[in-house]
Amino acid sequence: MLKIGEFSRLVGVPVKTLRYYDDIGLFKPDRVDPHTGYRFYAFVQLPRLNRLLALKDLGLSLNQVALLLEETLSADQLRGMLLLKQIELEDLATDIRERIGRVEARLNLIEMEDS
Amino acid sequence: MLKIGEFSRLVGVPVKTLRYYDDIGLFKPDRVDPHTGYRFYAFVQLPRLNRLLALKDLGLSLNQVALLLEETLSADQLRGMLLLKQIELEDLATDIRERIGRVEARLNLIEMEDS
DNA sequence: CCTTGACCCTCCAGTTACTGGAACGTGTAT
DNA sequence: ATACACGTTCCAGTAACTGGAGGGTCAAGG
Repeated sequence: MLKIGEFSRLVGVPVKTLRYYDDIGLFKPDRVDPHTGYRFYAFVQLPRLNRLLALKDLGLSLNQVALLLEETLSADQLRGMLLLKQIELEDLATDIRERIGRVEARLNLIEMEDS
Repeated sequence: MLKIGEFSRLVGVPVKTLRYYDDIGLFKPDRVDPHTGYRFYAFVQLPRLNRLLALKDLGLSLNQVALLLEETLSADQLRGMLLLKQIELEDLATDIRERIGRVEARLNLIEMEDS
C-alpha cells in the first residue's frame, strides 16, 4: 500500500494528475482512509495503469481511454490500434510539411509587400 | 471596408476567431461603427494578418505572436525562425518514434501479465 | 507534550485558443 | 410589415491538467 506520493514516484505520474484521474473516475486508488482522506494505491493496480498509459500514449483522449479500459483488449488488438495510430502520425507529418509550405507561401507574400 | 463575415471569407479565418483576436487585442478591425458596434476591416490590414498567420503557423502561441508582431521582422528573419521550427519538428518526430517504442514496451509488459 | 517538516487533503482559479449558444440589434429586399 | 441574413455582447464549455490557498496528518526530535 503506497501513499499517493510514493505511487507517483513509482509510476512517474504527477500527484496532481493521479488525483485528477481519481476525480474523473478514470483511475481510483485501491483504498481511501475514511478518516484522513488519504489515497492508497496497491501494486495490483499497476497493470491497469500500464494499460491506461499505453492507450494514452497512442494519442487517445482520456474519454476514449476510459471506454477502452473497460474492454478486455488483447495485446494484438492494441498492436492493431498502434498500427492505425502510426498511419495517423504519418498523416500528421504530411500536415507538417504542408504547414511549412504555407509558411513559405506567406513569406513570399510578405516579401512582395516589403518591396 | 468589409464587414466581419466578408473579411472572414476573404482570409479564411472564422468570424468567432476574428472577434476573439479583437477581444485579446491581437488583431483589431480598422474601424468600429460607434452606433451598431459592427467591425469593419480594411485591405491594408492584410499584411499584418498574413504576418500573424505565418507566425502562428510556425507553431507559436498567440502571446508569442503578439510580441513578435510588434517587431519589424524581415522575411529573412522569419525564414530563420522557420528553420528553427523545422528542427523542432524533427525533434517531435523523434519523440513520436520514442513514444511508439514506449507503447511497444508497455504492450510487452501487458503480454507478460496476461500469461 | 510540543514543534517542525514533509506529506496529505479539498476546493477554486487559471491555462490555450477557441467554439456554441442565448438573446438581441441591424440592414436589405420584398 | 416582415422575413432573413448578418451583426452584436456575454456566458459557458472544451482537454487535461497545474498552481495556490488554507488546512489536516504523521513521524521524529527536543
